[in-house]
Amino acid sequence: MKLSTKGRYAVMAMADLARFGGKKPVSLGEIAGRQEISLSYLEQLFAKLRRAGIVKSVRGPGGGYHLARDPDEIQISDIILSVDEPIKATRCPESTGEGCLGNGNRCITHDLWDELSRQIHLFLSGVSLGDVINKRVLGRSSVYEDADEGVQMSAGTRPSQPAVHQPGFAGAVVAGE
Amino acid sequence: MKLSTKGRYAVMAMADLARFGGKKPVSLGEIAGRQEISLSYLEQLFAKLRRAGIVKSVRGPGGGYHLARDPDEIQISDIILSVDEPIKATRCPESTGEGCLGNGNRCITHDLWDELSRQIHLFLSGVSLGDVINKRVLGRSSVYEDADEGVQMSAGTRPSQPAVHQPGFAGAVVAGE
DNA sequence: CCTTTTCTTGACTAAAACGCTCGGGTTTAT
DNA sequence: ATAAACCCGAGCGTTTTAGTCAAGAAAAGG
Repeated sequence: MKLSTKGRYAVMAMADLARFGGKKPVSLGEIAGRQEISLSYLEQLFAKLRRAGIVKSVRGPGGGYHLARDPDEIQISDIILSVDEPIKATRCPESTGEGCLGNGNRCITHDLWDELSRQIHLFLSGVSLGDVINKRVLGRSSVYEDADEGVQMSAGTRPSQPAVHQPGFAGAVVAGE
Repeated sequence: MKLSTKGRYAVMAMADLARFGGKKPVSLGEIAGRQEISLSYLEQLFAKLRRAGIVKSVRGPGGGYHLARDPDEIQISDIILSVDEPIKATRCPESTGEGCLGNGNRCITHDLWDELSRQIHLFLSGVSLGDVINKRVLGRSSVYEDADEGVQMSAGTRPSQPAVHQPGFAGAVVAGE
C-alpha cells in the first residue's frame, strides 16, 4: 500500500463527505471549495472511489456523491487502496518467493519491510471514517509515552534506548515490497 | 520520515556491515558485491551515514567502514533518517500551527497523519540492527491475530469489523506531514 | 425541447523525485 | 610510487506526481 498526497486528498474529501453528507448528495464542487482541492483532480479521485464501491453517484442537477456505507464501516485503508495503486515491487520478485538477490538468498531485511507494511495497513484498517470525523484519533497529545508498548514487535529484545522522537518530521513512506 | 528504496538499501548495507564486520573494516566493494548495490550509490549512502555518525570510516588500502556503535544500539529509524531527508511538508504549513486550509481551520485528517507518522517512527525505532541480523523481526508468521491490539489507537472506539487483511500488498507510504 | 448542472472519461503535461552513473579528487598502507 | 579505498559533487534518464484540459453523457427544471 502506498500513501501519498493523493491518498490524503481522498481521505480529506471522504471525511468532508461524511461530515456534510445527509439525505442530499454532496457535489464535488462543494467539497473542492471546502477542502481546497482542484475540482478536476477530485473528479479523478472519486471516479476511483466509485469504482471501488465506497461512494455512490447521483447525476444531474442537485446530484453529487453519497457514502455507500456507514462511516464506521469505511476504513481509511479502503480509501487509500482505492486511489493509490498497489505499486510495483521494486526489487524482491514476489512476497512468497525465495530469492531477493540474484544468488538466491532472501535479503536480510525482507521480514522487516514485510512487518512494517503490515503494521501500517493494520493501523489504517483500524481507523474508520467515523473515527476521523468524530475526532476519535488521538492527536499530538499525551498518552504517548506509554503507547510505546503498543507497537513493539512480539519477538524483540530491545536493550536499546526507548525511542527518542525527533518531533519535526514530515511524513513516512514505504515503497516497494 | 520517508521510506524509499534508498532507505531500504541503506538498511541492507548496514545489516551487511553488522554481519560481516569485525575487527577489520568492511569495504564498500564487498558490500556492493554481496548486496548487489552499485558501488557509487553506496558511497553516497555511506557519506550520509557517516555524517550522521552511525558509521566510521577508515581510509586507504585495507580501509572501509565500521559501525560506530553496537548493532543493538542502532535503530532502523536512525539509518533511514540519515539517508532520506525529512521531505517538504506538502500542505499543512507546520506541525504545531493552526490552519491547514486557507480559511484557518485545521484539516480534519491532520491528526490521523500525525498519528500514523508517529506509529511508523515508533515501529522503526523499536527495531535495532541487532534485531534484524538476529532475525528477531517476526516474519510473515503467526502471532499476528493477537498483535492486533498492538496498533490500535488509545482513544478509538471501533464498532467496525476487525481489520481484514488483504494479503497481496506491496509497500506503504506516507508522504508529507 | 433546451439549458444547466453535475458526473464521466481520457489524454496530456510540467515539475519534481528517484535511482544511479561518472569523473575526478584525497588519504594512506605497502 | 602505486594502488586501494574513501570522498564528493555534477549530471542524467526515467518514473511518478499532481494536476489541467477538453469533450461528453445523464438528468432535472423550465
